[in-house]
Amino acid sequence: MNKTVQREAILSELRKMCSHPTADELYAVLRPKVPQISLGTIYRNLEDMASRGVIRKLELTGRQKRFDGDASPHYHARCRVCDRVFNLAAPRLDEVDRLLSSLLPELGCTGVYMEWAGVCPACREREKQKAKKEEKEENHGERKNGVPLSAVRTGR
Amino acid sequence: MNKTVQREAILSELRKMCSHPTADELYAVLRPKVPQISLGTIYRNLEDMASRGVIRKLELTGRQKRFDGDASPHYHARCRVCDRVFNLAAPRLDEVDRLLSSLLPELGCTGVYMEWAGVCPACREREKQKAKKEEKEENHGERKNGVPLSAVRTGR
DNA sequence: TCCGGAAATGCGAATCAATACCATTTTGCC
DNA sequence: GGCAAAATGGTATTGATTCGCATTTCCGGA
Repeated sequence: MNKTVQREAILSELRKMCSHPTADELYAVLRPKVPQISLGTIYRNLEDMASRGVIRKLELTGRQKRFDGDASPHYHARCRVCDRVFNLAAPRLDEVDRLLSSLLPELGCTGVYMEWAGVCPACREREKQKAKKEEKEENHGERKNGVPLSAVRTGR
Repeated sequence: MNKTVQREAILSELRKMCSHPTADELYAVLRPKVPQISLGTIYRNLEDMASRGVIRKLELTGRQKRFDGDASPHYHARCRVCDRVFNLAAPRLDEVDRLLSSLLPELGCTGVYMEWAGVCPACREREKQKAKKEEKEENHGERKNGVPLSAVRTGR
């Protein structure tokens, strides 16, 4: 794999971004810096680097593929408010790892793609502020808690 | 929602199929039976019915959306040999349900999309036959077992 | 049974993401 | 510097899905 300015720029830019960008989002960011870079080159390099494990290609819901400069294993979630993709981190996710990897062999499986559906930190904060304000105005708020079991296998 | 021959045909055909067809696969199957049905109608109805929970839209890896006449919660896997989508069923999957639904609230999530990667029953059988034959011919076979933990969070 | 408006259809055009093609650079190496 | 292999830019093409709209079908009420 030869060294090229384009590839280096793509990789370093992707590593800087934590937004799991699509190819065209990267294109927009890169164009000012590497003026005549082409979208095709970006697709080609992202695909190449992903297949070599340098970066990670995310096959998530939605039409566009997204890429992650961090190739190490971690979970992704999609914000149901702003639709952005963000990393999930929590101690108890290790339990999921353990359960799944113990289960895989007996299912004859070698891996699982997962995409969580939730609310990203930014939107959560915003919701919290709004809730607080509303609670002050009117003085009654219902608490909903617990997730129906059916949400798990359907993803909703 | 009015009753139309097209919609009824789409639903009944989808319910008969266990292949989790794409819109154009359904189109191919339906055309002989409902001659002038159009692809657009199929897309429209699948989308409508999915949004009403009559059927299920599967957002899996790969470019095409697939649909499932069985809207009840269950897991899907993709065969890494023939690439077909098949249902996963195993008692211990309940453990996954339980763990995930207990975990969702504290992650601020409401659901998870999952796609398992494995080998479908048909291909597994085929592989078994082949392995048996080879073992007869040469008399040495290595056994590989166990899945690296890293497979879980990356889906590979 | 007939009618009118709402709902749904068929078909072609448009969109959007991703790939393929290919002539022209760039790169690594002697 | 010079050459073959690798990579690029730009354009054309594909593939899946959606849109627009004129026409047809459906259904509840007169």
